[in-house]
Amino acid sequence: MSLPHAILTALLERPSSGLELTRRFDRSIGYFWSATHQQIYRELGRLERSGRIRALESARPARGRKKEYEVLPAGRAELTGWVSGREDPKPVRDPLLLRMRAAAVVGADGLPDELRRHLALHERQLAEYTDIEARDFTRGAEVSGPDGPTEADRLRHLVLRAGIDLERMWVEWLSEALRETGTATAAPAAPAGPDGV
Amino acid sequence: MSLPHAILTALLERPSSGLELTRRFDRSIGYFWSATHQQIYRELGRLERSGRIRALESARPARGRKKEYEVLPAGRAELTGWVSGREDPKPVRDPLLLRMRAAAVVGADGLPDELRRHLALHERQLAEYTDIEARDFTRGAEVSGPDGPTEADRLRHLVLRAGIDLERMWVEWLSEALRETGTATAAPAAPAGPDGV
DNA sequence: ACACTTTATGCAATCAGTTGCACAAAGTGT
DNA sequence: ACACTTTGTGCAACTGATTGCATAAAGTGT
Repeated sequence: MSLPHAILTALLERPSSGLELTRRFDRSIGYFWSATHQQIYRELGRLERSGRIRALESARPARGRKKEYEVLPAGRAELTGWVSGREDPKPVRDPLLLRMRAAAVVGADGLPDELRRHLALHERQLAEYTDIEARDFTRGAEVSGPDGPTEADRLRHLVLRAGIDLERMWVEWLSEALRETGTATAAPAAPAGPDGV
Repeated sequence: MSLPHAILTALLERPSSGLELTRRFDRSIGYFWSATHQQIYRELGRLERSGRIRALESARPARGRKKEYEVLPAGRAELTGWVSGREDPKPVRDPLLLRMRAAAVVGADGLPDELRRHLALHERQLAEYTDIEARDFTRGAEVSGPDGPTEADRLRHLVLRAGIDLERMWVEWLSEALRETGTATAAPAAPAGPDGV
């Protein structure tokens, strides 16, 4: 149930049309809650019908005509309530880890290649995040006013750092996994003595 | 599309009934792919109909009668194919991060409490994982034969360590987030000079 | 014998997310 | 004038996951 809230947040930051939202989801917000344009349009329709957002009057509604939305008080209230509520972290669901577990049973054929591929993807994502950090969250970047970062700046930076920490974790773990499985399949390590070091 | 493969893996490790599977999913496998008993029963039905598993003959089929399944060659082949295939990591979808982003817009009221709550949950999960590691993956534990850990042991250990690394990352990030938002709401930090260190 | 609890299996409805496609307007090249 | 591309909006069908409920057998206490 997070998509409507993601959209409300984005619209509060700046009123947008469906396509603009879609593009913004491909960048900032979508890093933590991705959505396709179809999902977004459907949700915009629901939010409008339930009185949480409304279309700016400018354009008469017609297919293919740009339609911008803004958040109504009911929408802001809804979002505030959601932020201050409770929601448990969902259990991890990771197909790669599952596949490694299956590989322990049916054999790890071709797994190192897949690990390398994932490593490259996570390295790329990490680089993207650190670029954003360097651009938006270093001393002197435009988001920092003369009084230093605002509360909002600090929160946004924290969110970005969660992404960075997460990607770094995967990069490190995948590197270690490659060290262990890569060498193992290529040349089985000489087993240590039964009770030795 | 991972649930059937998770079930096949579990059944290869040991033939089980639906309820036994459900319990095993609450422990090992479910740490990385959780599932309810309803999902599992439905999937067992599908897997049986498609000839990937079969019920052990012993018990005649009846509601409330235990029914054990074992994997057929077609099931093992299916699993092998899945393991050696490619599958991109899914983009992150984390409601907590989204809520922090929303908090940057509508205010972070009550957020520190929620962060503390999540911190406690992740610390608990981390402790659970490290317990398992101490029990199953230290020199001398029963899974290690006289020749040291097998390839399968090493893979399973890697999967567990991914869980450990992940939880550790959250514990550290949440601690840092609390340090920043906790103090920030209580007493705004004195801003550094505009161009200072 | 009876009610109560535990173990076990399963259906049906719903919901969120994904995929595939269609439609409309405006701009671009020839 | 015409075809082609880009921008923008949207529906419909499907799939996977969740929630709520129903059923059946076996064990337990009185």
